Amino acid sequence: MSTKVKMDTKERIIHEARSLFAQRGYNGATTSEIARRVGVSEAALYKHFKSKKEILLACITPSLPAKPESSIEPSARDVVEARVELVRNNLDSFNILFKESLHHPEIAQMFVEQIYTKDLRMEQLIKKFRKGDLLPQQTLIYELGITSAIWSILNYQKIQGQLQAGNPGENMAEEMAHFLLYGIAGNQEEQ
Amino acid sequence: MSTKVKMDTKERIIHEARSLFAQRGYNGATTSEIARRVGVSEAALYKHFKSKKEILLACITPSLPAKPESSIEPSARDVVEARVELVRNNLDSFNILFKESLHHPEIAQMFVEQIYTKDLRMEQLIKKFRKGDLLPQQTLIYELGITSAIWSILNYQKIQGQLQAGNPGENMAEEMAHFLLYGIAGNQEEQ
DNA sequence: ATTATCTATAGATCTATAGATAATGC
DNA sequence: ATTATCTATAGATCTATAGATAATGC
Repeated sequence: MSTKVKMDTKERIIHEARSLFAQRGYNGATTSEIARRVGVSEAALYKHFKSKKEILLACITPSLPAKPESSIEPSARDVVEARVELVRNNLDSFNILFKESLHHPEIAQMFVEQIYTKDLRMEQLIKKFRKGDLLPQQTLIYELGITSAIWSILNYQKIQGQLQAGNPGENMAEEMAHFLLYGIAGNQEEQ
Repeated sequence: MSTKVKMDTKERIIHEARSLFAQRGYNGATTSEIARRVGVSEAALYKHFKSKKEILLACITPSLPAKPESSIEPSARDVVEARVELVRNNLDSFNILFKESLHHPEIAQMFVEQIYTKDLRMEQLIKKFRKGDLLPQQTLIYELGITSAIWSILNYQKIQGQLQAGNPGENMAEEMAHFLLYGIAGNQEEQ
């Protein structure tokens, strides 16, 4: 109850900037528009941050939940669903990571840090199924592939949802999880 | 032998713009820089295109090979490898598609057209493995997931290749194909 | 006294166009 | 004559800062 309800200006800047950078990209989002949305002058932005780029970097926070490595053997479905939820709940951050990594080396660095070796359960899972030892590089390829597939499908759903006001596909998560778990070749255990 | 060796100006504009939009994004690429790379004035750009946005749209060409639906049953590995080659050979176009879809509805439209129902062999393959009839929507999810996984891994390799001058991973394609075919759960036929 | 904010603006772009000049096809 | 291109520039931003004013903590 003693936590502050009202966000301070710096937090509000980061929040609005994250949303705007995700929506329009770094160069498409202007400091003027950020200031307008926060409800302060542009000059106020530059008292909290040295530059526009510094605002961008502040938008990527280490949002991955520090899940303790469970002693229970991780269920593949749970791991995939957790990653789906993670991307869904931080879609703005992931949009920035995917789109700006190619332009800003700092973002590329953060991207790798966000995706790699944070979810120990996924690493555990991948190791369990793939015979032989995986190189760290190979584990990263898996995590990257899974995360980007989830990311682009969620974005697609979002756009579709805006165009046609249908249900945004509750069972899409199910379908996606199946694909990521068993691939194109499908679930062999059903055969 | 009678084909023109020299590209005309319009083609050269599209070529340089595609590369620059892929590298810097739509707003990060300037008409001034495009003109400089082509070796003409900015005014010349606007004789060939009405606006900067029209140049962007011209950069996305229907690059998918119109592979005839083979009578032979498609091999899963071949289909995946064909998609890897497609994305690799048109990485600039795919960068634009993935990054600008969220900002420009026209690009979003092209994105879906590029990915969906072009490779009939992939559709055939997916249908074969997944029991029951797939909704068109579901097929799209698969194609989207596969393509985006390939896209982001290829980009990651490219960035890594620039940083550390190692080999860009010949066997990564192998690894990727395995993941997309059999998912995290791995190749059951080996067990 | 110090911190947070505002007004006003410099200086650097960026897109797009008007009007002039060079190159080309008949 | 027509097509392709250039020079020069209008007009609209965009980032960032200088200096003034309001709010806050002691």
